[in-house]
Amino acid sequence: MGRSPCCDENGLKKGPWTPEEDQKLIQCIQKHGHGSWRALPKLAGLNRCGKSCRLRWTNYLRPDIKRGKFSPEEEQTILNLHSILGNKWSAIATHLPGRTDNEIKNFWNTHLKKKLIQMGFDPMTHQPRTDFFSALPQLIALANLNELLNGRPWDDHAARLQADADQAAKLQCLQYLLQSSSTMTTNNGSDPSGLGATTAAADLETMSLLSSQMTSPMPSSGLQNINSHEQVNHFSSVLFEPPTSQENIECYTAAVGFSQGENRTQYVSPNASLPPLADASVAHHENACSISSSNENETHSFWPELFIDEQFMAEFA
DNA sequence: AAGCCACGCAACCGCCAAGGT
DNA sequence: TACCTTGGCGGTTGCGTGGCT
Repeated sequence: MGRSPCCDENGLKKGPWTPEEDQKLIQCIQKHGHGSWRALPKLAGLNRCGKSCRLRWTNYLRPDIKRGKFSPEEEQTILNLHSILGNKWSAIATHLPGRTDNEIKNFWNTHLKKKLIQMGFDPMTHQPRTDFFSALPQLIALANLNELLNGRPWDDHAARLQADADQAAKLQCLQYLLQSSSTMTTNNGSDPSGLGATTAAADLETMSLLSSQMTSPMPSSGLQNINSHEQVNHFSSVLFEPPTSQENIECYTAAVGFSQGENRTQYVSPNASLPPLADASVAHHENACSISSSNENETHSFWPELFIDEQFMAEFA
């Protein structure tokens, strides 16, 4: 494991440590402590540099190191702290007794980072990753332009973008629900191994995490059993209250329509100038879907194949 | 059985900050 | 003030291993 052994220009050994070297290091530190890492190798009779000794001790040999898999609680702690501290592994490690910064860093890079990406979150910002978010700078620029044209205060737009962020988290949440529901439906009756139960448990953790990204998290009591499209529908209605007033709709640059039985999410992007949506319905075509709606004045609106893309940008502008 | 590949993780590298001279 | 030493940190590397074909 680790890098291949080699010697640097000083003739000091590198690469994996042998049990004999470990023993020498442990005995030396137990006897003398590690006042000076530079002096320690000579004292211990090791042909290693002090830095290598320090690393081996702090990351592997220290007696208070906890080894083994990270618990769900530790995982949640890492996620929470990383969202606040970023890649400050040593700072994160101080909140996880027995875990080293190196171990946490490895766990992040091999597990948590991928998990967040799979869930559609940016692992650095912990915010939902969508085309909408990659276009956020442009949106801000557009909002600024709009402010200049309309004389609206910036705070309004900032609040709106904040609402969008929350809404996008909800979209991610629903998407995950759709995927989970689809998977579990497939597993129903054909999963004697009980794998479905494991999946459900993991989903609950994931949903809790997703919910924590929202300014108004979904009720935790709803996270007990998610096993049918009916329940997905229920959650979609919980997450996406229909806009009911002009004031409300201005906070909704994205609403969602969900068609039962289709593992697909559609996005409607009501322009702020449009009246509230009423009775939005989804129609499926051969290679696309469309969304239609009537407003209070019975004006029919129609969005063919709408996702958050250039078309959304155009509407936003 | 053999080859390939992806993953996990120990360990190295380079940079930086703090402290000493 | 400038330079040097040392320890610490985050990023990266690459070997060992297990699963898959």
